[in-house]
Amino acid sequence: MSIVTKLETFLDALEGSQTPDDIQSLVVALRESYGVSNAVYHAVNVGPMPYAALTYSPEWMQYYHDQKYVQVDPVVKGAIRQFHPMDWKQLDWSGKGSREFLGEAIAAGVCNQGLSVPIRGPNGQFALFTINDNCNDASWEKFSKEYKRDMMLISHYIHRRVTEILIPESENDTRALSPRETDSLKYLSLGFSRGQISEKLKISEHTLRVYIDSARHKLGALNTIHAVMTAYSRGLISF
Amino acid sequence: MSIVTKLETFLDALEGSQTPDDIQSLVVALRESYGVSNAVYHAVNVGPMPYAALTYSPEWMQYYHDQKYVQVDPVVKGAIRQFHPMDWKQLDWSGKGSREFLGEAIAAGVCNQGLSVPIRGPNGQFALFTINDNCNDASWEKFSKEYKRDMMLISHYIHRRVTEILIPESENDTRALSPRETDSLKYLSLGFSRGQISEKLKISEHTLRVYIDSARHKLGALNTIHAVMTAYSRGLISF
DNA sequence: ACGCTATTCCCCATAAATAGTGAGGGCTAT
DNA sequence: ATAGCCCTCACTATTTATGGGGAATAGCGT
Repeated sequence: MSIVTKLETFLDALEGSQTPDDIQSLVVALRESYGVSNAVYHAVNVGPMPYAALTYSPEWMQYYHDQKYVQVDPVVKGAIRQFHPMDWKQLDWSGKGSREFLGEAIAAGVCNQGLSVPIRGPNGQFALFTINDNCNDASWEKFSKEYKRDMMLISHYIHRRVTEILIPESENDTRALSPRETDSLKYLSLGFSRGQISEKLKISEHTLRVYIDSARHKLGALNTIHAVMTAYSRGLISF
Repeated sequence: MSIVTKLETFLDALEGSQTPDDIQSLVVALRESYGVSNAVYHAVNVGPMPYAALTYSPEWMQYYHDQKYVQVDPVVKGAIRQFHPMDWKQLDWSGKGSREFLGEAIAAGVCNQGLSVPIRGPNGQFALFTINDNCNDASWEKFSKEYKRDMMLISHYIHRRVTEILIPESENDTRALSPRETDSLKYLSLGFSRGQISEKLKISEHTLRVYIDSARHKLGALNTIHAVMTAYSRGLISF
């Protein structure tokens, strides 16, 4: 069972990794063990600083960053509204920006076939794991079908390790909001006005204001929008 | 390889499911094939109406819903800030509400050991997949270690199927925002005032307002807070 | 070439948010 | 039982945001 062996070997190695450089080495090793041209873990929205572990050239990585291509890249734009691993053939490559990006990406060594796994974590974390190769559609389909589940597990475990390494523990010390504060922010996030919310909660608008204010202070938020966003990304309210 | 067989059998059956009732039957079948007391898929924040496929008693499900226990349940509160599958032993069961809930849950047939897999999708989707059994810590640890990856894949595929069945296609017709609109909402989400943002973007405050307004209209949002939340949960802005 | 969208600017009136300072009763945990 | 948070309501004043208009230039896609 070579599938299981490859996966097990990788996940075991991942457990032993301690630094971002270790992750980088593992991604390189992964490319080789699965026989693809590129493997990329890209932390799109994880913690304050950007992070990626990849086998693309450092020049392309730097250029991608400098050009703010994360806002253009059809892979990112597509994956962010996707739940399941996504084949690059599903993507929309039309539009001037996308076509220019594609040209530059191919020139930089990015291949024609790709499979990208969206990864979502708490606090609005979003990352992508991509494998990328040059081959025809039939071969890619076969490869993709055989290893998709491996890739789903691998992407999950890489993200887990990366966040363990990158995100300090102190990020998690979140004093919870009171039920009324939670309710207030939840209705605000749904677009209701204070008048509507105070009716729903059957309290005066003054009281509602007290909740919103205290929630804002507890969350260390600068204003109501910030408070709602903070509460949402900390999982204190749902949408 | 019984593990692979079980998993394959389940995922194949899942592909053939067409209705919420089919999913329910599959969850019951899953409980039996893995030999646990309960299996639960719980769509906490997926689409407008609540949904669950589970082997707990209908009475407990109804009571849980009526009591709004989703706001109390330590499993939900814990999983929502967790990325990796979470053993119930990691949870904080202190606090009056949690202890009362625990008592009622056990009386309703919920077992002492549990493993819950958090599932996150686009547009702020959040769901939970839980397996639950009565046994000692050592047995559970063994079981958990053996089948955790199966459960991760199963939870992903159940959620995928549920959303395919429950969420209509029309939810996905999202016109993208322009770069300036994106910038405006991003800075709003970070807590800046319109004065600060117009300085940063080097445009007049009037112009900024045009962007915020047009973003609001494009997103079908009721006000600015709603627009920012919608943009965020659709992945149009990062945080 | 035409239409659509992006970008930029402006006025006015009303609604909402922010920052103070207050008070009283209830529940929980140590 | 005592401290701390939770829930509820009230007043005032200032700053900011919202919603309704309108208008011009420039670029991109069909």
